[in-house]
Amino acid sequence: MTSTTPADPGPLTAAIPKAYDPSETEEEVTKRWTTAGVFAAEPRTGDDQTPTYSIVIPPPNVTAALHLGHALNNTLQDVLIRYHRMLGHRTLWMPGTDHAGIATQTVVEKRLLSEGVKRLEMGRDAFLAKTQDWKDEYEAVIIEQLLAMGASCDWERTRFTMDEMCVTAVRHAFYTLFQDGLIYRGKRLVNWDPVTRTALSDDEVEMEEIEGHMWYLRYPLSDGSGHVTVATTRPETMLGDTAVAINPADPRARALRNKSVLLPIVDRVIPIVEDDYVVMADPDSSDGKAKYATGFLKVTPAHDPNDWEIGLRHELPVINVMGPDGSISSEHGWEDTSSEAQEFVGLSREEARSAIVAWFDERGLLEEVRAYTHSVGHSYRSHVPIEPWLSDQWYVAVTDDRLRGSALRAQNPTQSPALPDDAGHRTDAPGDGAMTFHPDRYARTYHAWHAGIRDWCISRQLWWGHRIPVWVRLQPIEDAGPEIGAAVADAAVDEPVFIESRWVAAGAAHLARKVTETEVEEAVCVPPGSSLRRLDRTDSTMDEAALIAAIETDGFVQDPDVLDTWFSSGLWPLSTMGWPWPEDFPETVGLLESFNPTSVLMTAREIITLWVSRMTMFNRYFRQGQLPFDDVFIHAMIQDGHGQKMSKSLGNGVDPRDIIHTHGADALRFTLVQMTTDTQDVRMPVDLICPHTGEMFTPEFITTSAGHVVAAPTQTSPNEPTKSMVSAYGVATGAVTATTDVPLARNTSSKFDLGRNFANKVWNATRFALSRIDPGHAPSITVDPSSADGSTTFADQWIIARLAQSLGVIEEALANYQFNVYADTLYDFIWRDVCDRYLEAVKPTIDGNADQQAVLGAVLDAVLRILHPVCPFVTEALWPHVAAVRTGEIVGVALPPSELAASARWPVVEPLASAGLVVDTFDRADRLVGAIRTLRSSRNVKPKQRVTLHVPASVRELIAASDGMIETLAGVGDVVDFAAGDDRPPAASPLPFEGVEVLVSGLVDELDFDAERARLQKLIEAKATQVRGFEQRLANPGYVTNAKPEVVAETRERLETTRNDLRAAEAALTALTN
RNA sequence: GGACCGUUAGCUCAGUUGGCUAGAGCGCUCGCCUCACACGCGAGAGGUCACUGGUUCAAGUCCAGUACGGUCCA
Repeated sequence: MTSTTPADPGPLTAAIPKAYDPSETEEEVTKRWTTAGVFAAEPRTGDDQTPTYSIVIPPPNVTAALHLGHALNNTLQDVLIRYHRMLGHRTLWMPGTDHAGIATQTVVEKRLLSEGVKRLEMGRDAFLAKTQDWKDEYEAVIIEQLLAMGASCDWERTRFTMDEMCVTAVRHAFYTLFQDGLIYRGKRLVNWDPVTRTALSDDEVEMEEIEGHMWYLRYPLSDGSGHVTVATTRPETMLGDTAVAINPADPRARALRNKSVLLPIVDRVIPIVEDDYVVMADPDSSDGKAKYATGFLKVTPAHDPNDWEIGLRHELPVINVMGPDGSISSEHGWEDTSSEAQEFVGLSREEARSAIVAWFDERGLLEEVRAYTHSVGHSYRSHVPIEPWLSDQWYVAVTDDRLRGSALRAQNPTQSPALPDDAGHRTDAPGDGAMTFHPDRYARTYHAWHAGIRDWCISRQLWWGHRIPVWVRLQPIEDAGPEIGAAVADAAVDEPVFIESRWVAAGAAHLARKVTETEVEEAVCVPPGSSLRRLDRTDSTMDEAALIAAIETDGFVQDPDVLDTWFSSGLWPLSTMGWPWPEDFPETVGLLESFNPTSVLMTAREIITLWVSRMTMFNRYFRQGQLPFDDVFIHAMIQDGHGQKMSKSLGNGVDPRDIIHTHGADALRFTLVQMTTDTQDVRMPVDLICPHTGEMFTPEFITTSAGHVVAAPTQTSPNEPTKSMVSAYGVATGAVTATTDVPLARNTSSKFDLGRNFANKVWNATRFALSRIDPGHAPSITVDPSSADGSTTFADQWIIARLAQSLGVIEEALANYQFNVYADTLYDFIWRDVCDRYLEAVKPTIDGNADQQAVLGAVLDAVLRILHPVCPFVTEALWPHVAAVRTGEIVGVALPPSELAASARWPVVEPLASAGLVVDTFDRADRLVGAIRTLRSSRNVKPKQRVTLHVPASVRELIAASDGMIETLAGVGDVVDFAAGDDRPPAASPLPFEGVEVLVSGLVDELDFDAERARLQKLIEAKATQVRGFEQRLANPGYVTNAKPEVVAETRERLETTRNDLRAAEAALTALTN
């Protein structure tokens, strides 16, 4: 060891400011990554067996900027991606965005409407151009946000669900499913949104509690012998009634058998049918339905899903009395319109409701009206009540075993309930039983959803989306030609039949079905050109355009609808990797083989059904059973400070850029990771930043009529009462607009101080190291911490032992998605161990100790590496500085050099053989340090003042073993021997420690005997209570016989040491009193 | 109506198979501008683990129920 003068804080050190300023480093660090191209994924080639790791981003909707929920989602993905990249895996994080059909169309339409432009007036092409602009704008915002957060996606591969690659996948998937009989068109009741005029899938319908009414309407029997009373919440639908139903068990049923009623207004004679579905009247029932029921149910198959089922059972006619806008209409299947009924045609459903109730009331046919609270489906987009409406829609037969059964069989059998009888058995086939949920309770959510699944309505009456690749022709059977006629001759109405036509010879798929007994509808599905070229077809003269032109010439018209957004999202893990024809997009060659199945899908739980299920079905169907992902990790949902879901309409969503602005990206990330446990929800109280003064304040809250607690639209500056600002809630509701004088207040939250302070701590620990390591000092040194030659200090051995321990905990935590354990372990190791203990302990020795400088450099290097996945910016910024002061090698600690932290290898640390003893010794020493510090603090001893320790032999050994650490950390000057019988030094405070007495002198000039005695008395009482507790436990025979032997032994040991402590304290008190 | 989650310090949250004196961060109190960091250092106070009952030698932890809050599904 050569001695050196303290390192001169050279230019490098001087250049590092005292506090970490994220805004100055983040952009520059991002550039370093981009320039180096470290995020680019390289698929495996040849017989390369390097492990792979891949994630496809849940593509954010291009409707709006990302909020904290996205920040959480993407941070967790980035942690895993960066970690596996450091492990040396071939790593792909696929970025992209979702066109979000209905959601985007709605926001664009709203924006246009505010400018006075209507979608229908501007036309399809112009509207799509506007929507494309919107998409471009928000896609750019989203990518900017992800970059600002440090997401290490392979940006060169950024996809969009409507780009060329995804279009090909959608077209090919649709064609394949169509060809395989898994896509069909049918007249069904759909969830109709009369405002956006589109069908919605079941998942897009939100149930809301409505305080409405139950109307009791009298329907006269057609033989004039009386009437029946039906109860309904939707009187307007009575125009389409085609029966009245009664439960066969109802005592009145026999008398009414084979009778009919004359439907008022319409004068339609409709039968009384008997059906088990009907709830019998029971005024005393606790069940709302029975309580309000009359026992008679009006049956409207065209306007109620349950009535539809009843209609099927009793072969009732289906009469649709509404148009697509929800108004009463006689043009959509209602033919027996009486002149009386004509009065109601054209009314909106709300107007019709009042008018019909009034009509019944005027004629004495309204028996009663009662208040009634019930759930009503609402459109998740327009928020108006859904109208069950009969229309032609396209469906995917997800109830088919090839989809539903396959999705169920994918589940890891150890965490899902038994497969339903109709779902077959798991086999050795790829993917079966291989999909695992974390936390595992979500496996049941997934399972339960598939148990009750219905066919998936995929057509949407929108413009923004993937156009349905089907051309349709409807005509009388006799006009359709002999082949079609023959093909459908024996088929039932609505039963699809595949046709072998010239379109099929040219590569299309061709279906026909009778719509009625006399009309046939043909549908021709055209695959994308790239698939067409590869087909083995008998007529290969036509390319895609020619084929479509020919079909259209023959009178076919392309379906105007687009596909449900989730159809393209469901293909995301496939389409982004170039499926089905990667060779057409050369950059995607090899991706599927290397990276699908992806390693994990990270998402919030609300999307398990919508998305996870469909990706599983599609990926397995199109890739021979292969799963889209092995694991599904469901993370928490971030709520606001009042336990409310963050939503656009409440304006309580927080833009991650606001947090990055006040705290930095690393602080954002670290805090989010630190709060990720396996619970469902986390609360995030949010404050505002006054745009006038820059100070943080808690906004004034108001309660909305719906009971939500939100920031008042206008807020007053806390210290400038004349100035005001608007809240995001105010802007979201349109109550206020931000102006120059009254600007929008940005959000912040003191929750993120945790991460900001931590990043700053790392920054300063590094600054310390840079000022104390002399890089020219023995650069080729080799330090062996396991060597007993005294070349490494106790502190050095201990910190390496702790590094190894922490690494083990972190690796296990990340393997099990325990993100908070990862963050907490980092925090403890870096702050408590490295900074509070290690750095403090080495201060007196490091300047002259080249070995210690090498250890410190290595520890800092390792810290940057293990912290990098969660705090990539500060670690990358410090990386070159730490690399510059690395000297020598530490035996057993592998930290290979790297240009960038982002491409560095994860540390490998071999555990020291003596680690257990070293850590034990440290813990004992640390307890002694703590006891001395407490004593010092209670006497107000200045930090610089040294105290003298008088110790018995056992403590002398501990002090020697810990190599000066106790003296440094506790501010101890001299240590002198002291045995039980020795004369007591003057003004020395007794300190019972490990059952022996230690004396501390030099604290004060004069001892306050009363205070000393009181302190000891308190300690004695505490120890005595503990001793009694242990004694009682051991006196209990049940404990001694039943508890695990090691637990009992531990209790005995603890009793022993506590007794010794008690004795030592009592002896000290006696000595003090004499 | 069904399912799931939560209720632990003033606040936000940890607490793996039941077993040391129930932990952290913030806030609070006291003392420190101790030559990396006041976004800091040292010390401390603060909890009937929502409630009721049960299982057990032993319950924050397991079981049953209640209350309140939240989410998803119908």
